[in-house]
Amino acid sequence: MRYPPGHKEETRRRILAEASALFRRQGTDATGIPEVMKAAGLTIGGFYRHFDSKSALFREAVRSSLQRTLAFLRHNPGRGNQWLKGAADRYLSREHLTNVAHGCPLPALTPDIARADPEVRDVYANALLEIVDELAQRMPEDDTQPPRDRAWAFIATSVGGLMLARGTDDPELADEILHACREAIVD
Amino acid sequence: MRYPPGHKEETRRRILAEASALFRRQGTDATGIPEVMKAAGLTIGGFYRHFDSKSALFREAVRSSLQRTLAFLRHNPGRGNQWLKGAADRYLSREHLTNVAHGCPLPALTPDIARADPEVRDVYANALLEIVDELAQRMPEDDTQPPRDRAWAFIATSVGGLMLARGTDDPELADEILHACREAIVD
DNA sequence: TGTACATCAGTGAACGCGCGTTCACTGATGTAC
DNA sequence: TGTACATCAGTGAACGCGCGTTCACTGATGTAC
Repeated sequence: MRYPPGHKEETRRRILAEASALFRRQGTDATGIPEVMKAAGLTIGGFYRHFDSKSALFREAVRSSLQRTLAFLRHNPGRGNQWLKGAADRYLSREHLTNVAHGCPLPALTPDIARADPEVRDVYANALLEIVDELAQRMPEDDTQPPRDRAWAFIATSVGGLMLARGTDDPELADEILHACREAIVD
Repeated sequence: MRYPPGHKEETRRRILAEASALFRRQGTDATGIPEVMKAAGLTIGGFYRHFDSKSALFREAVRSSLQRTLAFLRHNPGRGNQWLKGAADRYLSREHLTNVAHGCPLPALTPDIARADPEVRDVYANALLEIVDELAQRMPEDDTQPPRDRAWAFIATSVGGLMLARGTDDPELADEILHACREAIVD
């Protein structure tokens, strides 16, 4: 078979999107390459035309999903308290709570990243620095702490809160956690 | 072989301790029962004299390690700002950062818990409620938010901050994250 | 006091299974002549 | 215009491997008689 130009790139994009969603939903180890390829509408053997290894796939999945988180932060213009409230409301929302597969990779994959190759952790660290600097620029100015420190606390509370809320089956408990973290951020 | 009284309980305790450490360090899926039993100085076959399944082992590991976190919080007496500062300093310390295997399971295992059996998530939710109520009682009173809400934010910032810091290989970056979260908590 | 037996924590081989990876192959199309 | 060949994305069987779980067995000791 010959395929039209851009076909291979499109296939790669599809494998990456499906892998990224499955990794977030099921974890890295519980997600197999056969499953990823099936989700992308392909068979096992073709995988290695697109990625060197499962580890390389994970690295690219972390990279692309963290870039999406960054884009999500940049999506709304403005800065200061109003922007912060909007970002917290969207990040710590019921929609984001339930949509693990297409949400931010940090609450779903950070422990997997911490256990992964140095290459994966490098991708993570660089993207995290982009995120914190983006946030630091948007932070309200009326504070004693440096903006980047407040940005770190914002990320930690958001990521931690969403992750902890996802651990329970009780929607009221999850909402309580999300609400408390939203309030703490805008305070 | 016959063993002295209490021998079986001691063996079970050892299996659970090793499993709990390996789960936190490597993740649930990456930790096999043969490896756990070897770490406990035993062979594979004896495992099922002590636990019904790997899932049951994970449930007990989550239970016991969360009880240790609760004990850790109760260890220091007092309440209010001073207690809070002490708790934050110890939780968000370099020692806790590097000691994943014997640290709090929340930054290491919450995503695994979110993907596990309802029984595991139930153990998690109950222990988390014990923890948040313990914290709520210790919270400083001078605030507009309910103490339990502030306790949730404290947990989220602590767990999120420690987890995020563990993802990077750069000790300075990790320290920056831990420091920023400590400052945000005592503010 | 002696002996036959039950107990049961722990052993280690075996089971089926799915993993990550490799590899010979397919077959539609562009290119060389 | 026609034809032989190279290309290469994708196929699907096969590889060795380790998993979670099962099971027949071991063997030191307590108990029944």
